[in-house]
Amino acid sequence: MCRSNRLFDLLQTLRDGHLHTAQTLAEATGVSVRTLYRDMETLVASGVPVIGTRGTGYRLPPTVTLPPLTLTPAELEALNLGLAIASEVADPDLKSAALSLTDKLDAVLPETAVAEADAWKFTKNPFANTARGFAQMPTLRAAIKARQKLRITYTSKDGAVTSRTIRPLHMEYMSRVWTLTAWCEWRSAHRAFRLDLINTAEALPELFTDEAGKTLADYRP
Amino acid sequence: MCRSNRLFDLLQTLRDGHLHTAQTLAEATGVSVRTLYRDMETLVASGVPVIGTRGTGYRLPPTVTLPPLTLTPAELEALNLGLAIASEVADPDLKSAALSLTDKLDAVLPETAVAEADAWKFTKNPFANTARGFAQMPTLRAAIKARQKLRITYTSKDGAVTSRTIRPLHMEYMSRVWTLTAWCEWRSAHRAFRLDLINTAEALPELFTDEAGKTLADYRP
DNA sequence: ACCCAACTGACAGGTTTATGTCAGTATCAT
DNA sequence: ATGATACTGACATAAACCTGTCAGTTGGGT
Repeated sequence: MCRSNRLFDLLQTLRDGHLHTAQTLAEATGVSVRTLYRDMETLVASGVPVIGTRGTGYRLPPTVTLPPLTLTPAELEALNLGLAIASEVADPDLKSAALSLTDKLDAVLPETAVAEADAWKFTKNPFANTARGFAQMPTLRAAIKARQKLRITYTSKDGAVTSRTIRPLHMEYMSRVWTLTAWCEWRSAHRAFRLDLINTAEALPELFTDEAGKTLADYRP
Repeated sequence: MCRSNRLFDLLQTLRDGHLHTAQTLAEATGVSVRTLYRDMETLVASGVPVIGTRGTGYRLPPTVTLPPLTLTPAELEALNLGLAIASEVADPDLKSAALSLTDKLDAVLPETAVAEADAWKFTKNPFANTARGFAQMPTLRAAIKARQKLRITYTSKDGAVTSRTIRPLHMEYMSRVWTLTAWCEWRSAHRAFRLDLINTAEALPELFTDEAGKTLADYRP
């Protein structure tokens, strides 16, 4: 399995929020412990907020990852104004959140040169072909909303191309990769599909409803 | 020069907004024309909005680009609150900017299939409602943490206002709407409450513990 | 004090990736 | 129509990267 797929798998595993030791993760991904430490280094360098504690293991705190956004200057202004107001709010938790977010934006905004330079750090790591698969996004999003089944062709990890009918449930930008969570009717199980590995996606006329065991809430990664 | 540095240089060159031919850029970066085309492919795949026109050259339109950001749930809260307020308070220009930015965020944040047409109906004026729901957030969040029962008054879909005691379990942003999942002691069932429809929320001195059938894990929407 | 597990550095060999060359197609402006 | 220039594919070679092994250090929890 190539490295980027392994990193993706690591993220999927860590997403449960539980504790994982390097030993465990290394065995799960079929790789030496040394390499796993290097992978963790790569994840951290890519901005994934994974936390390693000596003597305990790795844990991934719950976070939301925003993809790169392009803003107009006016939108930027609105953003800053809104955060400025939010940081005046009485609630200390919310206030400090607003302040830390303002810091993050400040760190990212004023000097675009720096931001771009950082952006390339992880492009050097071949982790994300984030933009591939964008073409399918409107189709997928519409199908999720309309609760419409999809027929997709997908390149799996071993390189095999498969065709399957799925019930799209949830689409998310998860740590540098767009992911579609769905119920796969072929495998009769939940699956997380990487958008950049979806070759074609066709909305079927067939609709679906929530069935016990097949909803998003039933998904346990 | 390594590839990532070269890509960075290309961006710096393109930043002037002028027209550049592949030939020129290739010479400037000391690389073959074929490789330059590959570099452009990489840039586009990384989300850079560079535009190539056959017969003319490459041009980069001026935009402000945010790199991928990792937000904590609290920061996401602050962001939404800030924009909700900004879109109510500010002048028309800023207001429409705040609205369009909110749209962009909506397009990008995790979406769940649970979003019904109902959720869209009320979004005629979504931001006032969003901001309204935020007022309760500190109370709700604190109650979830402290495992403290709540007494809320709630406007249900048919417009009826009810008052009930609930065990708050989980709060999350579900496709434009903040939702509080709880065990409702009045209905003796799990319920998902929209924050913007909670009129009042009062923490009761009474605590609760996990009971079979009443935990978050037992919830099946 | 002890164990556990996260970390770090070095190095050799294997694998992947990047690059240039060549040949050809597509599309815009004039 | 023509010229200019963006694009695409194939393929061999060179460069960069990834990996396992080994040997060691650091810090947290008990």
